[in-house]
Parts: sequence; C-alpha cells; structure tokens
Amino acid sequence: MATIRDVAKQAGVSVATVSRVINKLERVNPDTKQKVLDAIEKLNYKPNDVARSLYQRKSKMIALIVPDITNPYFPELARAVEDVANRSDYTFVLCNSDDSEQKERQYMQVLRQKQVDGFIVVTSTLAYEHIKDLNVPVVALDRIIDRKVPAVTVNNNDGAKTAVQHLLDIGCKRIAHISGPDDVDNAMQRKQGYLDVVSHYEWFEPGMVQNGDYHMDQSEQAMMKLLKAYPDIDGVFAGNDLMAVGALKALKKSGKKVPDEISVVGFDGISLGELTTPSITTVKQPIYKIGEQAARMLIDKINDPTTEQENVEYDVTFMERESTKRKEG
Amino acid sequence: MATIRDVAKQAGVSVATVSRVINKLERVNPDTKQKVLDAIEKLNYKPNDVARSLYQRKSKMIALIVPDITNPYFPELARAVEDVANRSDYTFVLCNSDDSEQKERQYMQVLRQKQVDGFIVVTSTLAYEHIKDLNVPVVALDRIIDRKVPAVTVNNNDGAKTAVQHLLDIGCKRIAHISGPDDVDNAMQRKQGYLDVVSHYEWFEPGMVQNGDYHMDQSEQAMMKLLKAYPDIDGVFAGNDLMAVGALKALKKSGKKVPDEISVVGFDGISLGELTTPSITTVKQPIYKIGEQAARMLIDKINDPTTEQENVEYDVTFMERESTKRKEG
DNA sequence: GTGAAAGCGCTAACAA
DNA sequence: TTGTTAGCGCTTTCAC
Repeated sequence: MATIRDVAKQAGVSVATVSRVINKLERVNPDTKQKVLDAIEKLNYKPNDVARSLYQRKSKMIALIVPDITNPYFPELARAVEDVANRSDYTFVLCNSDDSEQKERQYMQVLRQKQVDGFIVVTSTLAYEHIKDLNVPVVALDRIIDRKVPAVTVNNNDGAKTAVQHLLDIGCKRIAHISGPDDVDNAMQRKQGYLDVVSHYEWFEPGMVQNGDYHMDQSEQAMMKLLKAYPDIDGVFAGNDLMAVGALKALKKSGKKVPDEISVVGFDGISLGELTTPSITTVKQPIYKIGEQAARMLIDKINDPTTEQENVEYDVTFMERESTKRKEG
Repeated sequence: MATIRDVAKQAGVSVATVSRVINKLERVNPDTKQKVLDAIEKLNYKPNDVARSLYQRKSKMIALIVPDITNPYFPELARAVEDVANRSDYTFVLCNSDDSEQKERQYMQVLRQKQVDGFIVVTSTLAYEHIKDLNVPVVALDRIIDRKVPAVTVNNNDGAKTAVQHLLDIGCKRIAHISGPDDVDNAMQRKQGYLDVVSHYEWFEPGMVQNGDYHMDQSEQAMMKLLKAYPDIDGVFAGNDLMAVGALKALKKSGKKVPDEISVVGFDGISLGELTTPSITTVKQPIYKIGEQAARMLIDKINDPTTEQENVEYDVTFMERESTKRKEG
C-alpha cells in the first residue's frame, strides 16, 4: 500500500501538501494540486484510516447492539441504521448481545478501544453508570435506559390499548394476554395497556396474563396454559408478533379456529406477520423510521457533542389482518 | 482515557515495560509486573487498539458482506460468523450489498482503509480482479467467485434432485420450477438439478420453469403465471424457501389446496418455513455450520497467509413437512 | 530485566 | 502557497 510519503515523493511536494489536497480544506495551487492528484491516481493511493483515527481520536464507526439479529424485528432496524450511517460516511458495526449485560459491556469496551464514535443500544439490562464512562454518545432504542440517555421508542401503552379495544369491539368476551419479559420496559407498558382496558371487567382474572418472554416457543406454551385454564377465551393480545405466531401454533395444535373461535392480535408489524396463515392483526411500529431517527440523533451528537437531545416517541398504527374477525350475530 | 505513558509514569517504569506486561510476551520481573498491573488497575487503562493497528497493520476485524440482512437466510449466517469471530477475538462487521457490485466494492475499499483483516462475501457480481488487489484473505460463501477464492457452499444439484424426486415419488405428474436469478451459480445448479430429473418426461415443457429471482413477491407472480399456463401442475419446486412462501401465497389466492391439490418444496431450511401454514417441505442447508466454517477458514488464513485452502461443500438434508403429501389411490 | 528511541501513516501548528 | 516537524499511542529493536 502506498503511503502519503510515496505520493509526496512522486508528486515532488511535501506530505503536508498531499494531506491538504486529500482533505480539501486549505487552498492549494491548482498546478500542485493536479500533480498530487496524478500521483494519487498513479500509485492508487488510499489514505490509511487507522492513522487518521489515531490522530483525530475518532474512527467514523458507529455500532448497533441488539439482543439477537435472528429476531426479525432487528434486521429491518439494522438496515435503517446502516443506511443512515453510510450516507454520513460512517461504517456500521452490528453486535448481538443475547440480552446479556456481560456481552453488552464487553462489546462496548472492545469497540471503544477501537475508537468507535457512538452506540445505539437495545437493552434492558445495561445501567447508566456503565455507559457514562465510555465517554461517547449513546442512543437507546426500543427500550429506555435512563433519563440521561436519549431514547427512540413507540407509544406502547396506546398501541396495547388499541389492540385490546379492537378485540372488545369485534365482540370478544374474554381476552387473555401473553406478555414479554418483566424486565423490559416496553413489555411492561404493553401489559399495562392491556390491564388498563380489561381489569375492570368482571371476567378478568390475573391468571389471564401469561409470560411468553418475547419468544415464540415460550409463547406457544403460554397459550397452551391459557387454553387449559380458561377454555372459553375468545381473544388474545400477544406482546409481540413473534409471540402471536407462537400462540397461533398452539391454537392450531389445539384445534381452535382462528379467527372464528378466537382472535389474535400481535405487536410490532414485522413482515413475518403477513406470512402466517392466518396473517396476524397487529400494532405496527415504524421500524425503519425508528432506526433512522436513532442513527441521525447519534450522528448529530457525535458531530456536535453539545447538542441536547430529547426522547422521541413514535405513534403506532393498528393493522387489521386475518387473525381477528367480528363475531357473528 | 489513560495512555500507556500515564501507566508507565504511575508505575515508575518505562512504556516499554508496560507494553511487555500487557502483551505478556517477554519476561518481566514479577515485582515490576505487579506495579504495572496496579497502575493499570488504578487508572483503568485500556490499550488503544487504533494505535496498535497502526503499528501492526492489522485491526482484528473481519467483515461479512451479504446481499440483504432482511432475507432470513443471512441473520443465521451472520450469527455464526460473529460467534466464531468473537471466540478468536475478532470484531465482526456486517454489510448489506443489495447485490450491487458497486456497493460491494465500496464497502471492501472503505473497510480495507480501516485495516479490516479479511472478508467473507456472498456475491454473484464481484470478480476476482477486484478482490485480489485488496491484498487480504477473502472467503466466498454460498456462491462461488473464482477458483482462486476458497468457497463454502452446499451441494445444490443433489439437493434439487432430491426435492424433485420426492415430488415424483409422492405421485406428482407435472412438476414446475420457480428459479433463482440467472447470474447466481447456486440458482443455476438448482435449476439444473430440476432439469436433470424432469427433462426426459414427456409432460415437461421449458415454460414450466419461471424465474422468481429469489424474492417472495416475484415468486408469487411466477406461480400465478405457471397456474395460468399449466393449470394441471401438481408439484412445484421453488429455488429457495422465500420463493416457496411466495408460491404458497399465490396458491392460496387461487384457491388451490396445498398439499392436497398441489405439493410445494423449497430450499434452504430457514426457520420461516416452519411458520407458514402449511409448513414447507424443504432441502435444509446447515446454515450455521457454513458460516462457522467460512469464518474459521478466513481466520486461519489471516493467522497464516501461507495456508492453502480447499473449497468446502456441505451436504443438504431433505426435510419433509406439510406442504407435500402422497397422492391418494 | 529494563529503558531510550525510532517509527507505523497521518494531521496540524508553525515557519518560511 | 508550501514545507518542516511534532505528535496521536503503541510496539519493538537495540543498548545497557
């Protein structure tokens, strides 16, 4: 690989001049500039970003840490962040934390040593104290970390209420909920939305809430339990689409017809929800937008660390598909 | 951030000694070593990897370039590569090329400037000449680039034949194929596998092969066309699972019962195939293994560039699910 | 066993 | 407008 020195020699100028040309900040005599350009062309010179990073103390890299990229919610998010990063000449690094705080911290540390300029994090375990001595901007996504860390989220409570209200509207008489992990704030908000709507109905019992941990398999089991304990439920609100799929599987195995005997609503709006039979009625998040927004905020903050940032909360959209149907009569 | 200098001062030794301690290569007097360790602890010192990279000319980063992470085949692959990378203390970088050669080259160039140590690439457009002056190990995945680039693939032809033979075995009389892009070698091999089995049957016509471009939507259209042109087809082999899902959608819209009236087989074994109704009979690739193998090969080559590497071809496994059924009578 | 110093490739004062 | 030079933080000869 040719270095700036080689270029300088080839062009018969100093390295400073070459640096000036490639960074196009200061004025350079057009003739000298052309000589430098020619030398760069001839030697196929590409500046060494590592040397640059060392001097500038920044790497032009941002990282996104998600629990698990094989959960279909996250690839779409990752695309958005990557696209924004590229548009701003940042390199994008993706990490899976498996929801382990240890892995999250490990990643952030390693990447900090590589001078990564900022992080977007989806976490429910990381505490503020661990991110503050990273000394670098962090944006929280999907889940709130701390008041001091700007976050991009959706209105989970509203979305949940809309979903449950829809089940009531189409005539459901007994509605259960499959909830996400207790330590994830958005899961709690969705559960609360459900409770806000149903808790004063006389048919409601606390056992109608079962934990599905945001996983398909665990949700399938949760649905089985619900079916056993409350054979007459005719509506289910799942805390995310993945769990709605799990519920569908359980229902199918139990011979319950969806949506004729029981209606199911999910949350998220991942494309998987359109592919099941029946397709899943859901509360759609603007996933790509969320990722874009978070990436923009992060990059803005990197470019100007004095920027003060507010939390951004997006509205969700109710989306009726095949898994819910108005009761006859 | 504390630097090696700060540590040296704190411990009352030279920077060379500190370097020796953190790299634990040369022998250091236990007492001095302890002093250094204490200083590191006290100052919470973390070595700056950028400075290290600059000197060593390597970054301990590897990159995976895939067409599109929202295609569910790739997240699983990415996990595998990431896991292996982490075990070997490499940082993992993921990039989406959107199957554009321009983006692939752009990414590889930018990452090379960041001293990325090697690439795993899923591409059908990139030529050998573009990767050779990168001056860094490259492993091809899923699709072959050139004889000179080691590749990890599966036996596509065998898998396709097995799939089509299965359709014959269960009694299908007229079998169509929805193919992948013409410029992707594995798509061609799968198509060839189909042709190998069916081309000598008298019912076979070239129009029974329709291009679905490995995309769900385009496959849906392809299925529609097939249905129109050959209303009596009772078996479909789709070049990948995503296209099998598309076929299922078309079939459903057309009121054709799967598997009673028509059987469908896919290829890949992505988990999405288990979630549709009916679930999709498929030819399963060992996706995680493939990713692991490619990552290992890449890292081996990085650690010892003289290593000669052979292509690795994995066998696929036929997996019968609900979308195929033996004909009655 | 330890330290001084050169240098990885680049940028940015400071001089000229 | 251009060149000289001192670092950025680290590793590694080469002395001692």
